[in-house]
Amino acid sequence: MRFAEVAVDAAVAPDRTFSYSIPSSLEVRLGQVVRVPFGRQRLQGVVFSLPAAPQVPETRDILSTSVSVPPLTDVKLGLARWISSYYLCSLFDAAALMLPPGGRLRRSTYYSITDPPGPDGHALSPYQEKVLAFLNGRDRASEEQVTRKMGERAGQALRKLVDRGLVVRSHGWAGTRVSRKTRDFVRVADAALSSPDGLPALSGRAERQAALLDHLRASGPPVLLADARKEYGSAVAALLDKGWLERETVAVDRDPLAGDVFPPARPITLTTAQDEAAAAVRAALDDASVSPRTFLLEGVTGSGKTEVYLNAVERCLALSRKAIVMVPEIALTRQTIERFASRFPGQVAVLHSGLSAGERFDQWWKVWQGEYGVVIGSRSAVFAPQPDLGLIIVDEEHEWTYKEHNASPRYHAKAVASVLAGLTAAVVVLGSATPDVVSYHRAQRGELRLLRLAARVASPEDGGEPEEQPLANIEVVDMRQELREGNRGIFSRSLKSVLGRCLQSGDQAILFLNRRGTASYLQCRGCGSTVDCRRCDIAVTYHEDKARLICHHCGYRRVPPSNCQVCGYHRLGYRGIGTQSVVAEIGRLYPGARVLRWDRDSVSNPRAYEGLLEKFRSGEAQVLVGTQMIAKGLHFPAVTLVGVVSADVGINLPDYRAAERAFQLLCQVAGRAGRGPSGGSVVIQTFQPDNYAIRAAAAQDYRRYYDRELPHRREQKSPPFSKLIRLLYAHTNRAACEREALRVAEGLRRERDSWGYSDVDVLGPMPAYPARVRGHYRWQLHLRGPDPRKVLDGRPLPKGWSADVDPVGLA
DNA sequence: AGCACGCCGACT
DNA sequence: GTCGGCGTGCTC
Repeated sequence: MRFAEVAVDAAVAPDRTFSYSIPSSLEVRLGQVVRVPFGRQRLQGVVFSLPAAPQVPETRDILSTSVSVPPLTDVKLGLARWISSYYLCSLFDAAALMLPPGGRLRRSTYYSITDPPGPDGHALSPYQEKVLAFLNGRDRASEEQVTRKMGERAGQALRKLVDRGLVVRSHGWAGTRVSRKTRDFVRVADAALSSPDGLPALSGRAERQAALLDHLRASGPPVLLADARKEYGSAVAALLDKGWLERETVAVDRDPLAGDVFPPARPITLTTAQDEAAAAVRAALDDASVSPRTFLLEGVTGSGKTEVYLNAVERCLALSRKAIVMVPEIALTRQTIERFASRFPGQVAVLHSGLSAGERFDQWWKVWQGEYGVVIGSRSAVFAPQPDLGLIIVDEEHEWTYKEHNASPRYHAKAVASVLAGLTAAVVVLGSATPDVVSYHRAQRGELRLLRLAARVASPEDGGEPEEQPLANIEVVDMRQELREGNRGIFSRSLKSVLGRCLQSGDQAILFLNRRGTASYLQCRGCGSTVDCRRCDIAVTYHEDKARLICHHCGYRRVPPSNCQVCGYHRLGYRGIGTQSVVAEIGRLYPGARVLRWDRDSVSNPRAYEGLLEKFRSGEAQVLVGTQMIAKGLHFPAVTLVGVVSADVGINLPDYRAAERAFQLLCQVAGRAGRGPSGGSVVIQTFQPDNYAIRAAAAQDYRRYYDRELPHRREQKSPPFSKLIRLLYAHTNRAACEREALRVAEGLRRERDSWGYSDVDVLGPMPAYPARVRGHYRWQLHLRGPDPRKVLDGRPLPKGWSADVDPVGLA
């Protein structure tokens, strides 16, 4: 008898597998996806080992193996093991990240009306009646379908209806139903062509059949069956029946880059600094004994980090190994892809959330087959099935988008990349103008090697040879002083004058603001209460163009109330500023200026995004007003002014990384100015001109920021001097939520004390921010220490809790 | 996700 | 005494 240790798709402790016997009829390999009996259910599982003996005396048989999913490699199994224990998720959840699109089956619950109608007991609530009416219209509906249409509380209503016998529940597996796409073609059958007297005669009346045959013989490439049917109708079927036509099924490759032409680009001559950095990476690629194998490439915007990446990728490919290049989601524009695709024609695959399910499926499988030297993508690209991986590049490594924060496992792609590189002897290059403090600290300690590109050079798309460029002139404006001198407007006098000059001389300007909407929130001038979202307990934002208040968390929208609903006092004031009010102010000051607004509201899809970019690049618009999105890696040579309307937003949030985030954003924004030959200026407006993050950003001095930040972190026992785990509990009942949070915090403190883990702090519990999302109250607590995980000790979390290891932001 | 087990209140 | 509420833990 042979046995397998299987990670099952159930809520079990991290690292936990179950022993199954392998029936002699089945060929089971390591890493294979299988179906197994589990209790009374049948679940998907992944084979993690093939031991000689099971963990328990009694085992059940594996039911079947999956034919549509390739086995995970040893490397991927090792990576899944690490993710499971580090991020506190089930081994299956970790392994599922590495399966092909559609490889994981999702359980879903279906509901349908009882037939015959169940006993009619008590009266139903109007809402329950509506849910019932919704189900009445269809055969069966999944719980997701119902909640999408009827709202979050449909789940409860459905359970009530099941209890009353009016609705029955069933379970099924919802595949993502994505697979190879094929198209049917028709062509003239070989038999018909090779018959001695040419094509068989058709009866005189079969004109359409004759015409079809003529058409097919005349046209070179095969004709789509659907097109032929459209044109010739039933003649197609008739000829197929007679055997004169043959149907041919051809797989279609859904390629996201299909049809795009990338002008081939040759390697440019690297500057001395670039070549030194690239040489260090190449040396590690050439020799597996070089250590450390992770590099932190520090270089300001425009210093040519991408050329170093390209050079490293080139060497990696020359060694017949493959590469993964990660970029933040927002930077996955044509520009970035073009740089790589031009340099490595036909060798570049893309994998990110913007692809259609079909494109993702086809790209994944072609990568798996080893067809691409480079995979370029966002966070999840770290799991691309790139065989013989030699190099992983993480561009803008400080970006928070590399951390998954919505779904479990809440992994950080950078950490995953470093473990994956360890398993494959690959080289990692982390690049940033403003490195993550934790990364920089690791470099200081020699855990990774620091490479620096000090100067700015003209990038190839600006034209010309690499040459050093000056940084922009940066001015910090004290808005308190503006107020004292009677200027209550959005723009300081300084920004007004620079903007005026910029517009007059026909240059372009970017105005940056870290918030959407016209006003950030509505506040009562009497009692001070704000207009909050009904479900999320955060202030809703006013959007002038829609004349609505919109919750930025759940999308809830409402008409602004005319008076305060808490105190009855009539006047509500608009507080704060948004991109819309900046646009309005520019219109007032400079009538006729062509202004573009760019934020998540005006740019909800990639196509609109590219369009807006193009409008600005072509010079059609002169001023671009936007939120943080415009801070990310875009090149606009004609921009000579960058104005930060308010640098203060977010700087005082209760988050140990608030200053780091402010510094990074301001540096990036400032880097947008003066990339062209004419140089440029940056105006930063702030109410806290002495804040160290703002000052260091104005000086474009990373070391200055880092040297101030590190003592704070040490003092606060924040990373890199500790590790954090956030535990979050969500519940619809406020009191129950708080009670449970207190109970678990108490339990964890007792657990910690009983083991004597005095170096672990249990912080909280406290309400999470926002305190309520989609009708669920949220409480959280933090574990802090060198190894806070040990308090949780491999057990699954209590029901309803989720863990976030190395959490990012307030979420 | 189900189902068994088990520990406290209502009741034939 | 028992029946049954659902809170807790297990499923190879």
